[in-house]
Amino acid sequence: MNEELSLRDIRLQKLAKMRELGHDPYLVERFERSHSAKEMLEGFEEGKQIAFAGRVVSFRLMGKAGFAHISDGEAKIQGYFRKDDLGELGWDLYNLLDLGDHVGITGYLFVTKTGEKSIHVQTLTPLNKSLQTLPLGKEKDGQVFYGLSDVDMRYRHRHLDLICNAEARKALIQRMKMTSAVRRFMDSKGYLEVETPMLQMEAGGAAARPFLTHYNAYDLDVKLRISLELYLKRVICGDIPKVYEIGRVFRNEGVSNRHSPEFTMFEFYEAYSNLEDMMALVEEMFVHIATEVFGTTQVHISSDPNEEVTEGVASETGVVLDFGKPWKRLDLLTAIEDLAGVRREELADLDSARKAMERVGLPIEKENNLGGIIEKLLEKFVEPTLIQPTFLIGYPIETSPLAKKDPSNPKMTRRFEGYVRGRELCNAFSEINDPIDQRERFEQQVAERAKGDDEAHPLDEEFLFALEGGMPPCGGCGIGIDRMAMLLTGADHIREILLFPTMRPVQTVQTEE
RNA sequence: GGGCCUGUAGCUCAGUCGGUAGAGCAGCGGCCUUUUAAGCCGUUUGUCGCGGGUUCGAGUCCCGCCGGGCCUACCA
Repeated sequence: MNEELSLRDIRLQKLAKMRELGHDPYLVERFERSHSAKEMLEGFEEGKQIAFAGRVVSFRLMGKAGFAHISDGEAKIQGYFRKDDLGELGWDLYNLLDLGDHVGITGYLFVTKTGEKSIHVQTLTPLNKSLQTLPLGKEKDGQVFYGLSDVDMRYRHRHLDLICNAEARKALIQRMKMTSAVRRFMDSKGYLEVETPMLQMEAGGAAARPFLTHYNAYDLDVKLRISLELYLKRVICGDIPKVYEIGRVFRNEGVSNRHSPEFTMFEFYEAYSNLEDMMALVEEMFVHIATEVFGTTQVHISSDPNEEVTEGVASETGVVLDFGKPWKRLDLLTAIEDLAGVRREELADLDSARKAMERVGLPIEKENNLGGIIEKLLEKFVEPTLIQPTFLIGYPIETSPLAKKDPSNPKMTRRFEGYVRGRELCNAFSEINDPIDQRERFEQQVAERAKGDDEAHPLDEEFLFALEGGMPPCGGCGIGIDRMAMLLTGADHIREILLFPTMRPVQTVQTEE
């Protein structure tokens, strides 16, 4: 044959030959399937007549017969193709197939001599021609050979990853299921899902640098939102008592294995309730998510991605997270006393707090407020110990500018964070509804900003105006969906649970100009 | 942002002391009507990330740039 042809050209030629035979795979619009691969394998009935469609992912040709595995994405099943059964045309089409093509087949179920549940194919309909050589691996006893392992390519061309890597596919699908499980749970609790602006004059509700963009119609510089909080509370001020939003927020900060510049926040607010109600709701929500996505409240997370995971059963390299029990509740300052060996009296003023920090071996140069020191101690000594679901309660006022003061200790707030596997999972509090208090907190933040903290909260007059109109007492909670997905899938990189993670563009040498 | 590592065929990778690039899979041509990492025979494929430099000669050594990974710093 022509040796100058590229792999793509060869496939185009096969396409042309299919058309000469009277079958144009691109003209086919639909194919009625009776079963998925999983359904056939699980409810296997020898001799049953079926119709199935999927992608050809492996081939073994043997003269006038052959085997091919066909995957519908979820699972794959082997087809047995014989010239005698397919006829001249069918057999010719079979010989024009490439790995990666989609086909529709009809036939009946049988078991091969070597014991594999298979389809004895009677008709073959090519449904597509793949023009590229897909990096499909070979497989034996669950071990995959060759295949796609270049992480750069996996992230930039995610469709290839979804086709070729079952583990990657599984984690991404679990993430999608988590989001929809959250929605179902919130809807069932009578919450309304709302949508609030992404383009904002002042991006508030969190401590982060925003992205900037421009609004042409109003000739206005605007920012992309960094949280959902302030708008959602304005909805609470409007007497819609239970609201949530799941949506993308944007923070113009560093990229790392746990940080993506755009990520998905989930926040919910409920009038007439406080942080204890939020804890109860979070506990119940995780029972729901774990049950829907993993089928159990005992979720097994393994640090070894190749390990065969059985939910609810522990292993050497994994941990079983038990969402079935109430979460542990710890007072933040008590936890620091116990684990860092720093007494709460030492954290009463800045000087003694800095000394204590130095004593336990932490750098103190940048610390100029008590809240920052407390959070450093927490991060270093407490967080790593919080493996099973735990609520840490009582956060310092300096780092909690939207949380109600604790009446028993005005330096602390009515705020908690949930931790699992040593990582923060949610952040919640009884929301400030005193507009005077809130204004003072914002002003402290503005002062911080003046001192050079460019991530301090801006003052939001519209929000304060709404608070002055009157907000009922209210509990609120935020959960980073990406972090939650990482936690529950065992992903060690945030890109593993984002379909299309932000990547630096590859510079092309030659562009058409 | 800082430190360390890395980029070779469609995919997974090897390439020694600097001597002009290789294997397996995929592909192509044969044989084979229950194979399964099918097998057997034959065979094709490269901007060695990009650009400079040293050298008679660079995938290999040096410099710069681009992409990626890990650790670290900020955060969710």
